[in-house]
Amino acid sequence: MSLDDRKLEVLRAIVQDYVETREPVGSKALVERHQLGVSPATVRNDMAVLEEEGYIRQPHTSAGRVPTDAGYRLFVDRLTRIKPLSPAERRAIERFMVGVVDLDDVVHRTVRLLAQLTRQVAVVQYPSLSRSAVRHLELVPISTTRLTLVMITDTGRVEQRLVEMPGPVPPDDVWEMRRRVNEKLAGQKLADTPLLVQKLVDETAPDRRPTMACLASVLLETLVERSEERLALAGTANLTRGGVLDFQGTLRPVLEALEEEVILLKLIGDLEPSTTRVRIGDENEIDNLRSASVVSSGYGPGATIVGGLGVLGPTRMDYPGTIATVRAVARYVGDLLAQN
Amino acid sequence: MSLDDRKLEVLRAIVQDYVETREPVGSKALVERHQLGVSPATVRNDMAVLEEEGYIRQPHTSAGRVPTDAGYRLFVDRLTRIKPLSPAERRAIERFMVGVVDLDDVVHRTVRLLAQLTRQVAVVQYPSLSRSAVRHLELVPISTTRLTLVMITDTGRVEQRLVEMPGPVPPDDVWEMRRRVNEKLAGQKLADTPLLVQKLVDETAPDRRPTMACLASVLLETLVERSEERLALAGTANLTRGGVLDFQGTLRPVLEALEEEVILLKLIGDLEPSTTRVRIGDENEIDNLRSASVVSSGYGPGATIVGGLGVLGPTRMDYPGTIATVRAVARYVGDLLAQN
DNA sequence: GACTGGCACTCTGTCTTCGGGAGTGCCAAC
DNA sequence: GTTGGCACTCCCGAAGACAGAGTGCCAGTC
Repeated sequence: MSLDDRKLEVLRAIVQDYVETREPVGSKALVERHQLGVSPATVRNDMAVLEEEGYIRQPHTSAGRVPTDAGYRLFVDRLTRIKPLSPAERRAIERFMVGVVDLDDVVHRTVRLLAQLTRQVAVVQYPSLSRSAVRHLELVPISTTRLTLVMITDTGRVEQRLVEMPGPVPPDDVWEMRRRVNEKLAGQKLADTPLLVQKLVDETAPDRRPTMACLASVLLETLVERSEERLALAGTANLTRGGVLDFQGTLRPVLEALEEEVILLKLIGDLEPSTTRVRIGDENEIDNLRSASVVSSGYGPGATIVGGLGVLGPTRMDYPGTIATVRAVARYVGDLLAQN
Repeated sequence: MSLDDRKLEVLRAIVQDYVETREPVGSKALVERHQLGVSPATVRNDMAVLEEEGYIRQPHTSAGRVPTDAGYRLFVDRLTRIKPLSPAERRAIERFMVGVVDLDDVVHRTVRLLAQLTRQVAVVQYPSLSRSAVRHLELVPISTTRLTLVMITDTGRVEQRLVEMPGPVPPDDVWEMRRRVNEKLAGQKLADTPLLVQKLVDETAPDRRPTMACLASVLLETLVERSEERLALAGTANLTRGGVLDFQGTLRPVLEALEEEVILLKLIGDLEPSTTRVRIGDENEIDNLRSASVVSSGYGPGATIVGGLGVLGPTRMDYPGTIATVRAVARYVGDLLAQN
């Protein structure tokens, strides 16, 4: 059995009221607050159907109704028109971002901005190395057998790593390595580097090969294989907004989940198309986040995507507003990156 | 009136029991659990004195006693012998730190280690720039008018900043600047650089001076004046351990405080002597942390101190254990830094 | 003078009881 | 298909009762 328009309208009303009041919503209150043009009894019938279909449920007999994950899903997919941002919000974004000095700065400001605008927990992933290209590699000697490898990417990330050499390396050799490494790798996508690095080693004169091999292994290990992702997080205090009720009693599981980079990356990190994505409750596939929803989006200069960002809040969140904000911020950050 | 030995012993017993049970402790339970050698009535008299002196208080009439901030203070200052770490903990530290690859890695592992061992919120400050020396400066051209300035310090930190030039700069000039900047600044304490940078500008040929001035201003502004401090945080989930009761009802204020870098720096960042410092409740001088205590310590290679680290928990925490752990970890990190 | 046992008193936390209120499901009528 | 009516269920808050824990004080003892 399919749902007619009025039933959908009832569902929308339930979601809206519940998000606003945090209390199960009954048939009478519903007809009073919305112009449904029918009586409470009729609404009750509709509710019975909606419940049977799994879109709403009763916390207990003789209580009002509450949307289920599926209900929110339907709401988001079919009953939501994205609100345009208010001018105030638009201004807030601009004001927040004026005068950024580097990538770190961009990321930190973005994450705070997101947390503040959505009043939820915000996560921003640094531009992923695997989607970046090498701009420059630098070798800085620390001692005769140690040097620091610094990589700068076209997305502005700077990564460094200590390289332990098998034996003393004269400055000239370092210099030469530096030249050759840059010649070979500068401008290349990181994803493409493994082969090039191997070639580099092969082309090295046998007497210097151990040293180069050593450098190469660090390059590969740290910059490609370990595929180092970084994150920024802000707004955890917003979790307490609903007075702990939002997350079935304890924040514990949520806070625990937020500490795991792997989990966060999974939440915001699958950057398929450039649309905003919403994951509701169980859809997150993480037990600790059963009662949380995540709105996320990829960002990047122009049409390409280099990283993800998003917010996490209770399933009972203002989806239209949150989606609009996340989308707007992602776009703004992308533009900012394009400028550099 | 001063406190005799038995009264101090009673206070210690109260603190210990309260920390363990989380419940106000009464006279009867006290004599049962500790060998005080006197009757409950006597203990009650002692308690009355301790209360008058402000070391303990009653949540309500006819409830047991709870230590006040002053009580914890006295406990920490005079009644605590630092427990040596258990071999298990010692091993945990070693195991956690094996195979670190760079500074980021050290800091992140340390903060997680601290959180795990103390079961509290941990904070680690990156080695402070102002206490570091320049090891190397690198200039990487991004376009004809832009370059990235990368600074590597002797503590392993790598900072970068975008420099916008007043006009196109030929590669040779960049090269020359790079050489001169390094010549002048390498090996210098960051605190000493401002004068040197100024000299550098003065000694530049007039036609190239605007460019150098531009670089100089970025150097000064970002690396010295803004004195960029960085932090890592872990273990916020541990705040929920006491079931929210620990922090008078809500975690909100605590979480909010933890979001403010400035506050965190203030908590762990005054690195005077190398001793471990304990701040209890109000001593933090931050309203939001009225019911929290902070145990912190400076760390650094050898006797010098380059940064701070610490943990934050409820005033009702295991001080001896926490102090021992923080101290041990700080020392360990210092040694690690000394090796590099 | 310090300690102790006894006792009356106070306060909390918990449990139970009890309506009021909100909301439902069902049914008969329109 | 919609509506008004009605009986039923269940939550929630208030009020009362009660056990338990702890205290302060006092008189007696060493």
